[in-house]
Amino acid sequence: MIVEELKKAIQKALKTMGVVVKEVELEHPAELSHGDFSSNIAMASAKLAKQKPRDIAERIVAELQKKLPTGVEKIEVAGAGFINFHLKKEFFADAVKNIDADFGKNQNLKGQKLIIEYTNTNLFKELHIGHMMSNNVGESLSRISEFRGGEVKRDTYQGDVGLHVAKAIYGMVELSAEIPEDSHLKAAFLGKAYALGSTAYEENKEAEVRIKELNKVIFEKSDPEINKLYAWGREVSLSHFEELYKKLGTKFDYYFFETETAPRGVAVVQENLEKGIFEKSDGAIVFKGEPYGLHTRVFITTQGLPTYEAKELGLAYIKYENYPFDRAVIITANEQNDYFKVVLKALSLIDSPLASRILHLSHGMLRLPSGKMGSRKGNVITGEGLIAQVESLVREKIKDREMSEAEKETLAEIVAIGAIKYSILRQAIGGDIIFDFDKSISFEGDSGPYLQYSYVRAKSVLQKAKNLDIKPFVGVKLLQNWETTTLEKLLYRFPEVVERAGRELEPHYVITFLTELAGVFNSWYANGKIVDADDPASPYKLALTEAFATIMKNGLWLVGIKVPEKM
RNA sequence: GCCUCUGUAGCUCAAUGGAUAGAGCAGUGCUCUUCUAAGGCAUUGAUGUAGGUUCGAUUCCUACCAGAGGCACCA
Repeated sequence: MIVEELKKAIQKALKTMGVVVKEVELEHPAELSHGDFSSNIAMASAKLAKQKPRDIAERIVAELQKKLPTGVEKIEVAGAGFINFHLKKEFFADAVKNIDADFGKNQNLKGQKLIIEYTNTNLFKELHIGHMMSNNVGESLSRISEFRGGEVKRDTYQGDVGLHVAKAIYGMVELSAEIPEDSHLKAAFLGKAYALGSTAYEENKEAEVRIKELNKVIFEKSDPEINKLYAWGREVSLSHFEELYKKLGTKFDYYFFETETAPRGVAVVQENLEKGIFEKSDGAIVFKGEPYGLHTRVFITTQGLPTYEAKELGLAYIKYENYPFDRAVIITANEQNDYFKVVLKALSLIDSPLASRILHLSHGMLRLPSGKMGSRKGNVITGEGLIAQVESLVREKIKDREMSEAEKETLAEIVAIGAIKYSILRQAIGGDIIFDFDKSISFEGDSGPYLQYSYVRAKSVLQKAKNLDIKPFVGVKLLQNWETTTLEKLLYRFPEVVERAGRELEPHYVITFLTELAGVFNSWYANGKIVDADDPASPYKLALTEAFATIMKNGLWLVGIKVPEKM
């Protein structure tokens, strides 16, 4: 790697000046005109060397000039003492040659077993846009981890018992005359039943009592009629979610449910009650977090029921027994941050090795310009509704295109999902997303469709070349009058971006890079012809176009966005 | 009250402690006999406040101000 060579060369040059440094940093300057790589070593070692940064830089450069490292065109000193390396066009051409379908992959997670948990929904309730955030982040991190050579399993942990279920079943009983046969209407019916139960619970004392009873009945499976309704609703929920997962491009390897984790959680807590990790307090079993700077949380209620905390402990064990992971990542909204700190602290006292393998990662909350989303306020954006709404916008846009209806349907879905995922994954995952439909779902400028469109254009160029029988080719002769383009200066960096996104668990690095790359490509595209039988550089331009398309496809895959062939 | 997170352009977001703080949207003005105008080109505009650390701070530390989230039997 050229980076390592340059670092060594700098260290060697410093050594001739009597300065020994352990680490030399090399980065891409923000400004492309400042070169392809830059080192701040002169500033960093100024104190040690007792010289002015610029003087050190000059001397290092003089030393390096004696024999320019391979691939380097020129070296300059700039600013406060930056050493800037400009690379030769042959370096970029070589890099382009290596861009194939596997470009961006590495083996840094080879042998690592990872399990990533996301989209944790509650059965009998809607999958809303908060779950979509979790899904997009989790799916992207899964794919990035796969690109880094890890063995990745996806899991989702779903709430299949609890008050929300009782509310839905209360509603189902009330609306039992309306239970639909048509499978398309079932999910909507369930939503209606939940809304009814939820409202009744708050507004009607009798309903509240009844729902609490139902909750117990459901838990104990004591009423055959209720069991039937439960089984029906559970099935409807699961298959409805499955449809959405499919649309979103997720296929889970494991589905965990609270009905499984609850008994296990109780067992774990009971065992560790004797060891003094948990203690009784006001009839409940709690974990005292205060000695660790955390707060106390209830794990088993006064009624002897496990809370989410206890269930989470059970889940950790069940998960590990299903798949002995090196690293488990749990993705939730950041409102659960403190809660997870307590649970993981408790687990670390029970089973330190297991706890150390689990990482809680949180994404921000979705907020509407009008405030927080909530089912009580009736402003919940469901995943299904959002996708449908965006799809219809796309359909409107493409209605006059020369395509079959089936093609339009496929395209509408690809573009709609692309637009939504882009709007969620474009920013660092920790921050809240202010979601304004008209502004957030964009087809222009920095957007999913912008990236898809630039890919389609590239493919279109390649198709035209194919028709004219001009083939992409990288050859020294083609480069004689060639001036390195900005496009080339970015293409080869893709693997670094993937690695960084994986290491820092930040998919938005991929999006940011792709957006910059697409901008550069589009600008280059508009600047002159790529396919031109009279242009000797045309085969090289085609090679760049092909490389761009490959990277765009791979990069978009990493963030879960599909590429259309036409649009 | 305590704990955590976040304050960057009119709006939505970028910026591994580095160079002149980048984009997009919105506004304004150009640009389709060409390979898809969901595009390209040009242009206006910003680091909450006050200190500190550092050769260098949007980034690290302290205080304050503002917003969000959490703080015992919901998840």
